Amino acid sequence: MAPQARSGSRTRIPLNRERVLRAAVKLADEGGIESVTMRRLAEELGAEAMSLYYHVANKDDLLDGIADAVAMEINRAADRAGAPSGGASWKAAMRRRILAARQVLLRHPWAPGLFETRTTTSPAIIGHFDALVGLMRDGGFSHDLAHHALHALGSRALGFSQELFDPGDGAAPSDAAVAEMASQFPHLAAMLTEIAHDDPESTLGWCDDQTEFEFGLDLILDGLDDMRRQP
Amino acid sequence: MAPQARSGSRTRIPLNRERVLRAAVKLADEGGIESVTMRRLAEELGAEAMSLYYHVANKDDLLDGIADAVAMEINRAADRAGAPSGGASWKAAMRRRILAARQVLLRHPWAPGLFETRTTTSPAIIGHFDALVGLMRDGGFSHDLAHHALHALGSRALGFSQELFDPGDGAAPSDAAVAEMASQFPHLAAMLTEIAHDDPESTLGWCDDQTEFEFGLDLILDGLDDMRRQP
DNA sequence: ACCTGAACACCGTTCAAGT
DNA sequence: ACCTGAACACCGTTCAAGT
Repeated sequence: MAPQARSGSRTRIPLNRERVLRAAVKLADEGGIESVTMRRLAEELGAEAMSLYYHVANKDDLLDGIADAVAMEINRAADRAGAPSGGASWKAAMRRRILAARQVLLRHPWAPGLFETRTTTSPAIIGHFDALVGLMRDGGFSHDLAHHALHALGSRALGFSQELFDPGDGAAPSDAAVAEMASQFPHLAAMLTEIAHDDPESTLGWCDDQTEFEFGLDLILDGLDDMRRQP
Repeated sequence: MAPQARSGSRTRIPLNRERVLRAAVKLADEGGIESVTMRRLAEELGAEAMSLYYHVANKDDLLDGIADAVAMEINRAADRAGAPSGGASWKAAMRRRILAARQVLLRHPWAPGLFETRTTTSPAIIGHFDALVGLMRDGGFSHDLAHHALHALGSRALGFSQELFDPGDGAAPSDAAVAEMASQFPHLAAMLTEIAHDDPESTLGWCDDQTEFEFGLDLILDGLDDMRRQP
């Protein structure tokens, strides 16, 4: 007899690590990582907070598990995007891989912040970096240059934008706001007026995150390409 | 009569925002940002947690205050380092300014993480970015290129390393560890063996953070320099 | 094997009350 | 004007106890 034999009764789906982690990711997607508390997560699963400790050592282990789940999602997406490279095509392959990783992060905007608090790096992330080194080696990189490249890319290799200050945050500034700004920050004010003037259409969110990410990424990849050819 | 007239008594230094923020920074320096709680901060100041609310609206305001204090420290250090630029020297001036900012962060390793949680950017940080745009303009940058440059630098403009995964974490790996790693991460393992072999002296912390930061920074600055000259 | 209730130590914060 | 005690809602976590 299967465990849910009692016919009419509302059969409880038993918890397991998989279900717990999945629910935690869902909770984070909906309300940010700070909304993931043991008590709220348990409620989401129709259980008590203390039940979670049977499937997860503690909250830190839970967060490690979430981070790992996203890491695997990143790695899978990047692997799907990664075509065989070789020679000059190393750059295109690397670009695709990194932009694919970025797509995953856009679905989990809380993930970068979580990754930074984890002390151990997920194997899936290490696998991602291993693949990047492989692409660079195919492209003729020395191990030394590949090593510098990983450091130079930093978390950008995972698709992180890591911009603390958005020089064009949200809506294009009103003329009045720019005028007030000009006294304290003349150069930024001048920059904003000119850029806003050149592109008057985009009154909202006129800094395209994707464009800026690709600009920075290409700047680094192009620089590395030069170094690769004249070691 | 001054308030501390009562001669023999242990005169209490009154709290104020300045003192509260300074104590909070000290607490963070000693035990990380998570050790800054209202109760512990009050204890450090010889007061009760509730007293803090007279000088700080709430914890978020406290954290904003700490972030602002570090931001001003960064800005001051960067201003001190910033010599007049002009022409080709824009790069050296920018480099000095950013490396000076980095020195401050090394004293407050919790600051990058804190900055990322703040919703509003400190005026001191905006001032720092304004100065960077000024340097680039002196070097002949268009406003458009300067704008892209700010995005490309991202938090690196403040000296952040933002590396989630250190490809040579801590001690140089033992031969046994590399061998075990090789099956799952062949490219990284090969890279590690070669680099460790080339530099057998540095058995501990053989990735020099400062060197790697400067490598990445120069990669970006050099790329921007090319763009500046052929717009 | 899996789940829970009661309890503990620790948070941020409010509010009425003290000097 | 500045500080505090008591209290509340919320954490993570332990431990003995239930099925």
